[in-house]
Amino acid sequence: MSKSVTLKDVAAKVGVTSAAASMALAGHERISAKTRAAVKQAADDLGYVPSSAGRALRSQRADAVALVVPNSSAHVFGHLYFMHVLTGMSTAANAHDAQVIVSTNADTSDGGVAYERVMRSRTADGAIVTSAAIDDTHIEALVASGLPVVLIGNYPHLTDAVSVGIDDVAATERLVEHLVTVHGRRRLLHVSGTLDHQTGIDRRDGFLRAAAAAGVTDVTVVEGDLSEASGAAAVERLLAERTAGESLPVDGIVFANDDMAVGGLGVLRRAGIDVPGEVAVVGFDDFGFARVTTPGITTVRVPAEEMGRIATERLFELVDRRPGGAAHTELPVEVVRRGSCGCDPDETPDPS
Amino acid sequence: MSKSVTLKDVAAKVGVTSAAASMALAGHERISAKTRAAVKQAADDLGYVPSSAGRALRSQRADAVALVVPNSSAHVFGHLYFMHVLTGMSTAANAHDAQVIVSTNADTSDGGVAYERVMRSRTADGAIVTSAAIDDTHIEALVASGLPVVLIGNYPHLTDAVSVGIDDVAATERLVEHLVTVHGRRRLLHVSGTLDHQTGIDRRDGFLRAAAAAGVTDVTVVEGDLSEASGAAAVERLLAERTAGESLPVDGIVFANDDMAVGGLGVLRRAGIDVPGEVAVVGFDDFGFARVTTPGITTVRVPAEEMGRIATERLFELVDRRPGGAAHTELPVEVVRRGSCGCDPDETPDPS
DNA sequence: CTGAAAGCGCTTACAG
DNA sequence: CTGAAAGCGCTTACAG
Repeated sequence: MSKSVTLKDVAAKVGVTSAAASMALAGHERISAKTRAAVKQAADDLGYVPSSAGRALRSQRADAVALVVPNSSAHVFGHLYFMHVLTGMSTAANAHDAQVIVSTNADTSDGGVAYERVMRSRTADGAIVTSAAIDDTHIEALVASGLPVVLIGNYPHLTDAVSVGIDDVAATERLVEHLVTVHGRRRLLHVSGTLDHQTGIDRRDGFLRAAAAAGVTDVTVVEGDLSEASGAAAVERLLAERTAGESLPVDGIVFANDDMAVGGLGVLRRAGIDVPGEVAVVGFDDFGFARVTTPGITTVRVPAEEMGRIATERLFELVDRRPGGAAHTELPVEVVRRGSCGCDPDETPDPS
Repeated sequence: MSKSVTLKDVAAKVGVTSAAASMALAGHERISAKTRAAVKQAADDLGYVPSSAGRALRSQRADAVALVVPNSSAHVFGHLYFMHVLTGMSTAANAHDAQVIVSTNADTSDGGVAYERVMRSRTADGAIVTSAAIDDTHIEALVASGLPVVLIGNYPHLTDAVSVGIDDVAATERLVEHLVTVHGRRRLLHVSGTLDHQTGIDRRDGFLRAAAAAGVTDVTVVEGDLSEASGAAAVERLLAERTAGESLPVDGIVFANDDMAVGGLGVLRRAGIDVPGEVAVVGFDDFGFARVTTPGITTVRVPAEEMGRIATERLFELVDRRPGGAAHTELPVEVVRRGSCGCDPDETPDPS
């Protein structure tokens, strides 16, 4: 492993001080054009790349942002959602010549939390936090500390937080309206996400509000945990309730995400129940699964990549202390109609 | 934003030099037990976290590893494969108190390549490279530079490289044998991956070898690009060849990955062709899609998370200059039988 | 045994 | 205008 080239090596080659070489590389006017060119040439020749540690120590800036994955969503790590967020972050970070650090939240021995160390050690200049539980006190502390943090999602109780998200209530309302208005469903089940996350609450509330608004009163809510297994379990309980030969007690199921919808759909299929004939099914997310099942799952496309990108741009505003916009940025969302709700999957997309 | 606490602050609180405080925190014997305790207490009280830049500069070690995503696989970023690798990396990195950096390969202006800068700037102590094309000269240069790099996959031409992978040839052979022996298929099509990647070549070779060994001579290979669309396109061409009323020219399709199998399966389903009755289908990867289609796709499970974890452990060996094991680590692979090959999906798993 | 300097690589603020 | 010191935060090697 070759010893790495420092500014001093570049400076020596040209015969100037490393301070001058630094300024030359920065294109500083006080260094003559001739010297600047010579230094740049020497840097190229030697393959000089500035030491990030040296630069970070001097400039008090790491040129890196971290993606924080809280413990509470450890089971979701390994999910395409994070990959989309990461892709968006990378785009924005590359534009700022910054690195992206992925910080899973292994608790550290001294009672601290990994991502707090990342911030305090200045390994990253700021963090993007996603999928945090409502009662996650570490996140609250992080936001309160004034370190640059942007949350993805809605955190109504964290009034100081800068965040980027979608309107889960309205999106779920659109799904329910569609089921009721277009497909005439009147007996609805909602399999919610975990209710210690705001998305779980919001999607449930959207379901309830839209049902009420449409005059649908035969309405049930059961809590799931966003996993395929919990979606399957919810449907299995539904089947168990039904006495033999009887039809299902519901004609539409609104799952709070696609994973649960996939689990539920599998159980329905194996039980020989016609989807959407007997029961219509809708999900939420559209990170991939919803497209490949049979029938395809009607869902709401969450713009995760864009959320990651915009959150990161807002984060750089915070880091650079530039005037930020509103505290919360809300992104539009699209309903994607597939076969599971009763729409013709080959029809033109959502005009609603 | 509160000014961050330095070692000097901790030292001042206790009334020792920062050098002494440093040693105390490190548990060095030459500092009295009493002072050590006092320094640790003060550090806790002040919320001291060592500056990563200061430490990195002094110790010439970043305590970070990078995951490199080459340009050639930019379209695969946003794929669960990377998330699995990342999860494995995080596990290993956490055990070493190291950060994980994700480096997408935006070309930098000066002709260099992003991940090379990451290495040369010492932002990371080493890198994991995955999905590199065979003729990727940047990767070759990186390996040749002697910087700590571990490759995921097989790179027979990079004889100096440390790598972790699976036996794609043997795994594909098992799939083909299964189709021929158990399900009696004799007219086989292989939709390969891109042939500028070793996995593309190896899986194709495995297909060809197993077919030859089984005496199957009605064999076709078409090149795909691992995308759902290219799998669909391959099957569409197959349908177009067939004159009306005639049966398909093949009775088994071996896709080089699940994404293409999903695309192909969709086309077959929409054309009203029975899978596995008329054509059996198998894929490769098992990152999720194969489990949720109807029928489920018989495939080979690639242990991506384990590959990421082991590659990272090997990388730390390199970084620490510890005696490494063999240059290449080969991980075992499992065939997962689902409905698309003709097996009963609810049967017990693969004993072959 | 212990105190405090030196230096990792960088860039800016200062002295001349 | 330009040369070179100072100092970011840390830890080890050295001097006493």
